Amino acid sequence: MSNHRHTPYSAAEVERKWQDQWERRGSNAYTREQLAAARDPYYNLMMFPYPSAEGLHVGNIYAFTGADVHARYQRLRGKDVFQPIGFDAFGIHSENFALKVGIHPMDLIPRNVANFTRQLRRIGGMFDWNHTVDTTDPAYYRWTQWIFLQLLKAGLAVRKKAPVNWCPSCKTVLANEQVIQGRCERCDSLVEPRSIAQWFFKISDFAERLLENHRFIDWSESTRKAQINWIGRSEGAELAFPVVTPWQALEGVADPFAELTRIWRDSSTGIAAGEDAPVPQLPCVPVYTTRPDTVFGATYMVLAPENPLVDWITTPDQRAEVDAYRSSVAQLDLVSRQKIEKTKTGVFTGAYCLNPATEARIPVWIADYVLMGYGTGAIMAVPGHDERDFDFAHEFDLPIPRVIAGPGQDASTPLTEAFTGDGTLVNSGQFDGLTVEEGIVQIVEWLAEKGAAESQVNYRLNDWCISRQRYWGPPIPVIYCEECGVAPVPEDDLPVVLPRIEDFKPDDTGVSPLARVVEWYRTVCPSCGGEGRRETDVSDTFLDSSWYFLRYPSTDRSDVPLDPELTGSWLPVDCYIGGNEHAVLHLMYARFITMALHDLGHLDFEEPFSKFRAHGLIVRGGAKMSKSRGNVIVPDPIIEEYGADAFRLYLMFLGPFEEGGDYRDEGIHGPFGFLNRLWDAVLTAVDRDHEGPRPDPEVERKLHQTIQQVTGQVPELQYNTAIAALMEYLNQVRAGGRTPCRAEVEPLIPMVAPFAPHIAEELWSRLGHVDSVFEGGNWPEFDPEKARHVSVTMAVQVSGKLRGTILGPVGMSQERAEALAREEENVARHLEGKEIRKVVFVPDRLLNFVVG
RNA sequence: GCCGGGGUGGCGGAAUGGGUAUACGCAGGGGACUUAAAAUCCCCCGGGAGCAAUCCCAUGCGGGUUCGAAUCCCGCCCCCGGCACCA
Repeated sequence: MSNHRHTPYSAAEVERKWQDQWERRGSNAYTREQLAAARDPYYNLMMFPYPSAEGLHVGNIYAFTGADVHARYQRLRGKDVFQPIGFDAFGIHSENFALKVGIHPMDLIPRNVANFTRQLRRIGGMFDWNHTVDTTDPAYYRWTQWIFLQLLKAGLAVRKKAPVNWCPSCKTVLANEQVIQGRCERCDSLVEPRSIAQWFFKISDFAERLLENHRFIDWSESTRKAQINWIGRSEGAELAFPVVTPWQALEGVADPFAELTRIWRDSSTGIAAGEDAPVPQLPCVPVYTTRPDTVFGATYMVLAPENPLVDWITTPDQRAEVDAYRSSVAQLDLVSRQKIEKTKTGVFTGAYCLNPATEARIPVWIADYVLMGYGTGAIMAVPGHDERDFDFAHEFDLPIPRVIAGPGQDASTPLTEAFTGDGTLVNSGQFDGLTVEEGIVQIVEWLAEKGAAESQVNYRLNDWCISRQRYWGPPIPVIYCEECGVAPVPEDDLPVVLPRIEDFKPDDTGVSPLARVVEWYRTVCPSCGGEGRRETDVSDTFLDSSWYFLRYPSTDRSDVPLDPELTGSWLPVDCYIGGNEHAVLHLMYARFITMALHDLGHLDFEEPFSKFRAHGLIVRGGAKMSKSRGNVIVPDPIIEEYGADAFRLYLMFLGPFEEGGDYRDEGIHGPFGFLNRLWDAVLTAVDRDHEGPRPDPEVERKLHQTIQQVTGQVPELQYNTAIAALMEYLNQVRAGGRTPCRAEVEPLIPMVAPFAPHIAEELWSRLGHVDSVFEGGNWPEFDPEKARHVSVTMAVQVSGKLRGTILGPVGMSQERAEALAREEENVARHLEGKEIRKVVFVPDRLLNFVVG
């Protein structure tokens, strides 16, 4: 139907033109003054990419486009939108690739960054190129090191020797968050436990706030739940079990609990005991339990093999067996150790404790089903009411008494398996008959009076190990001195620059390649002036990315990490979009660092991201994209053929943005055709503009309904249905080959603009606008009057089955509707000879005759 | 095992304060234009029966509530993701 008076749509030409325009005008790149002067700031963020040698992949483009659509929409609504991007270029991933291809990362990264920058421009993202960060730039990591020093000063960064995860392939330690099912998240190798002195950030001190703040931040449910699982809060009590070893005389102690001394856990070193700690008069083993109500059923105890108490508690005749078991456990990797199906193993230590409730002497065992990293590294075993303890007791013929009776059970009902359900207490002295809930409260109170119990909350979350025995990261800014111990590098001496070395291959020694560079690590102690040695480990990449969004507005300032004025007006981030794979990694760390900087007075907010939305995953042929499957999408040829606009539109149309979708190569034909028809419709309207507007009330109604729907859905990231609505509208505008007028197509342009910004700019300018479509709040206004229907089609049912439809005016009365319905032949036929028992009338929707 | 999310045509997906299931698009079929092809445009497109009007069946499975259920309730099955010997 096109009259072909206008030029055909050439995506390549249009997109090149507008990318040049945006760049020349500096449309999206703010100066410091502009950022400071913003009246209605909106900080829109996406997770900055790791600049791989392969270039942007579809996952990146999908996420970035989804975020960019949001930014452009906010811009069209008149907000001042800040949307920066940067490069997360430090880390093992980059380093491994550099090692593989034999090019130094200092040479490789700039190339990759240049290529990414080119591709990011090509997809038409509204990025502020005046405010980028590169984590490998000393001007950036100077402040990463500064953050380390602030945490060190505040006691939130501590060096401790602790069991850590060693990846034998990456040859470095990893944080717990980087170990997935006992394997390295990078290379999938089985992780080995090692005990090395490392730097830790005390994120566990923030567990409660990291959990609680989820009440007020607006995050995707899936991400929120993943974080809550990871933090793993549990409520229970710590109970003290006095040690009564056979060789230790208890004579002369009238009441063992009167002089009870507890060994409290030291959160940095585990249990304080052995040579370093004074042995108390009547020492106790502390245990953590969520079921203090079952304490009368605790017939033995189990310590983790790594528990330092084991050294001290084991009797001479059991020592050989205990030592053998401990070393056999030390050999195991985490996966084999933590297999649930594994038969329970363990060894008796020869020692006994008193059950504080029954005062019975119970044996102390060690077994690898008890983990040192949780609670106190020791448990009271209640075989009757815990599956693991049941299995263990069964294996070693330990008594299994019942202390909880479920429905239909009593104190003597035999236990054939652990009973973990609800019930009442039995065989528990004065507490018999209480419910589990009452028992928990009353037993803790009773034991607390003896000094043997205290209510406690426990978290699964462990401290963040940030040391890496690798090369490609920011050196941890401390110096070791024989005299002064650990001396922080003075802030004025930052950055501690990573030296360029050619041999940066990691090895198995447990120290970083930097430890081979004597001229670099040998230095002067900043506090005494004596001989000093630099820390040769570098910090975790996730420290680099834990604060990049804080830096973006302040990149013009080299004298401070954060410009106070800009930080105050632009942060926290209004909307953050990214992948859920970072739920317990980056997103947890960024919250922690922000919280710590808040507490130290550097920020006036404690949550970095007011709103976070996790995008879905793009799959192809129902399967995750991977090189080995050969189903990876290469974006450049697609953009070449259909243009960035069509590609963006297609990606957003695939499925709900927060759920992802299945990519099919032919699918782009739909959105591409839509853009062509849009082009044709708008230019046709321009051509016949002199003929004047010709309002069509039906089209105008549809227009306002579309504005309403799209305005509701786009800010909620419901892109696929918003695009469908735009398509429907254009279909109606062009229905039957009619020629549209300007008023019908013009409002379509700003609505399409977030998805397809280049063609929108071009059509907007062809309509005679001088300014960019994104300047001046051009989003169309919805008029409810104009959207109002005048007539409706109502469904007519007979006994709930659809038998016809009737067309009538909006708000038609039941009488009128019934009359119309009875005229319908099919309806009349189904009513014939039947008695109407009831009529259900839903105004403007349906009429249902219920017949007998 | 626990915690999220999901299961609708050949495919991606619409529609959940219950009210015309399958919008929008892909793929497929038919037609127009063309010397031809591409592009474009028009029509058809869940399954079954029927010349047709129309009827029956269908939203993972089995029950229930209701005039009416993809949507609510009960009991299951399957897929994706998080946690998992966490006491």
